[in-house]
Amino acid sequence: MPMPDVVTRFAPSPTGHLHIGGARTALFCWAFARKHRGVFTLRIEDTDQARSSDESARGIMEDLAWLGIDWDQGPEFTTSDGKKIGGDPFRVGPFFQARRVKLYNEHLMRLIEQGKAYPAFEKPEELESKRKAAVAAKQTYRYDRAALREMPDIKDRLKRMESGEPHVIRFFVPDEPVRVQDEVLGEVKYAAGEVDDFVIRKADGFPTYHFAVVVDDETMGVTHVMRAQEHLNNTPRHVALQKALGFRTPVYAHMPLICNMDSSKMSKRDKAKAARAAIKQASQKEPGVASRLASETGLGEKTLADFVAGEIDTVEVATAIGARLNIALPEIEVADFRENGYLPEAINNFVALLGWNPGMKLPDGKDLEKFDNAFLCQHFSVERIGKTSAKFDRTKLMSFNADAINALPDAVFAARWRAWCAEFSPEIVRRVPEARWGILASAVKARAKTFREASKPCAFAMLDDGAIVFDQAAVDKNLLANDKQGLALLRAFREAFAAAFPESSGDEVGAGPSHAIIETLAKDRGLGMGPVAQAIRVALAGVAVTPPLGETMAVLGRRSTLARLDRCLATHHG
RNA sequence: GGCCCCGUCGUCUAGCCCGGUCUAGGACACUACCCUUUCACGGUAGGGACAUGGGUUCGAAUCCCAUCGGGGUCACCA
Repeated sequence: MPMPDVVTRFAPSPTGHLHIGGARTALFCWAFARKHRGVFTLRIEDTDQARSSDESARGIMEDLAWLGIDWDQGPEFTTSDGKKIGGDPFRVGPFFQARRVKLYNEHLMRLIEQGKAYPAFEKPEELESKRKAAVAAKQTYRYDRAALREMPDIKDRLKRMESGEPHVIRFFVPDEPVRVQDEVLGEVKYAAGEVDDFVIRKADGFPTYHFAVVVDDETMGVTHVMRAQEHLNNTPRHVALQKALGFRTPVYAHMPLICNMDSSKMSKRDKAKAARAAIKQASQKEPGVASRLASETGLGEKTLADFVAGEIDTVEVATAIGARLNIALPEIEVADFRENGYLPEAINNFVALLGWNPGMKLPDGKDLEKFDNAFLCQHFSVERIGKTSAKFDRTKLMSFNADAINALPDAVFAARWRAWCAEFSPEIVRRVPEARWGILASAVKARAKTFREASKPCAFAMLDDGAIVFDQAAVDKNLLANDKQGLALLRAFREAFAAAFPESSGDEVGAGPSHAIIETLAKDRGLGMGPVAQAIRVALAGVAVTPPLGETMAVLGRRSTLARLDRCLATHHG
């Protein structure tokens, strides 16, 4: 099978969950490939042995699949509904860089033989101190080619290298300007001497990112590289390497960054920042909070001290601390959004709009901004990628999510919400029988911005009848005010309800009929719905906010409804 | 600090390439009112931007220059 004209790739390093910015990159690469009937590649950049893990790689694939992004070549993966993704139809694998070391070394030896790369033997500490000195002197640090000066004869260096002495391989960067042609930014020029002799193979024998990327993009047939703008300054390195190796240069398109509302780059470190800030705040009230956390999280004093000092900022540590301190860390990774009840279609749509737009109008003249992945595959174009970085406005995402939820047919919402709850809020699934779930779901759908928020007003359904806690303010206002008007209404309602649903009728209660009882009662008394409904709400849920009452009673059923009414009446001796 | 990128409502953006149709359009958020049994949804209306200064031109958000501002990047991480 011949390689198509368009091959794109998404190449994450497996050091954690998929970042939301990575999701956008993947989405664009995928959509571009689909639009041009090309091939979308997933490649795992696991050359950092210390930080990479198979779990992360699997997690990223799960996140991608959840978003509906499938890859034509890459690691094999089976989705939760049994669809197989990935494989190696063009025989260019494997797709884990750690398994391609032999290939890298072949190309690397070629460079060394041609004098375009050379071993260097400085210790990391030596380089580090030179770097620090340069920074202190307010000068730009560039590798000074000391290795070449000290041992001019390549044969000597190769002998030393073969003797097993620890070394890195550096690329001998030609002394010439580099032009990068970028489809988003236009031509970007780098003067000769801007790029120094960077390392292309580490002391552990693994290639660095720059080298692996260049070799892989060539050997995997990648034609279009779309990535975030933070990589722009890497591109001259890659172009220089391609030239030295005799490779083609793919088409580049660097897309704008996704930033926080304070315009810093949105990064996993933000979680650590938030956790650190929380510790600082907590320590004002509780001086020993750090050591308490150290033992409670099981992280230990040392790790926690390093974390507070900013020496480490891993997501795992931040998450453990956040959980202990009971604070919400910012949503950064796709998994965070999933956990908080966002729909993949809303995330895709929103994230696609960060830096791209279809440039189309609706018949009523408004801009078209709601679309799905199929639309994106049909209309995505690099030309319409913007240049300016975008701030990630969670409020707007939330609005998109609410719209996406509302667009779901009731039955679909019910099923998807239940699936979400089963994973992240199992108590409610345990409490509300399947037969009544549809009623709850339809009652809650219109007011839910996320799956998680949909569950909030359902607290009433997760408590035993005797466990309802009456909010005092709600009781005062809706039951006791006006000479206990609410209690009187409640008593009347209790009688009417019991009469309408005698014991012999079973436990099922219709939402419509229940609602009708309230209506009749209000009418008979010459009252609006308010006083009656609010009193009942407080009796059934303890608070003044619940889904519509007919549905609420239908979910509770006859027995629970009566039990709660009676308990409320007794507690406040109506 | 060097290098690189960017600069339209608070935010995402349309318009910019191909100056006039822009008294700059949409969306989210905000404010007010309407609807309403709570919370929401929904409806209507409103405030809100071309960073600044110079050019070019009959005419500039659109072209040019400068200034200012913001961001990214400077690893044996990717």
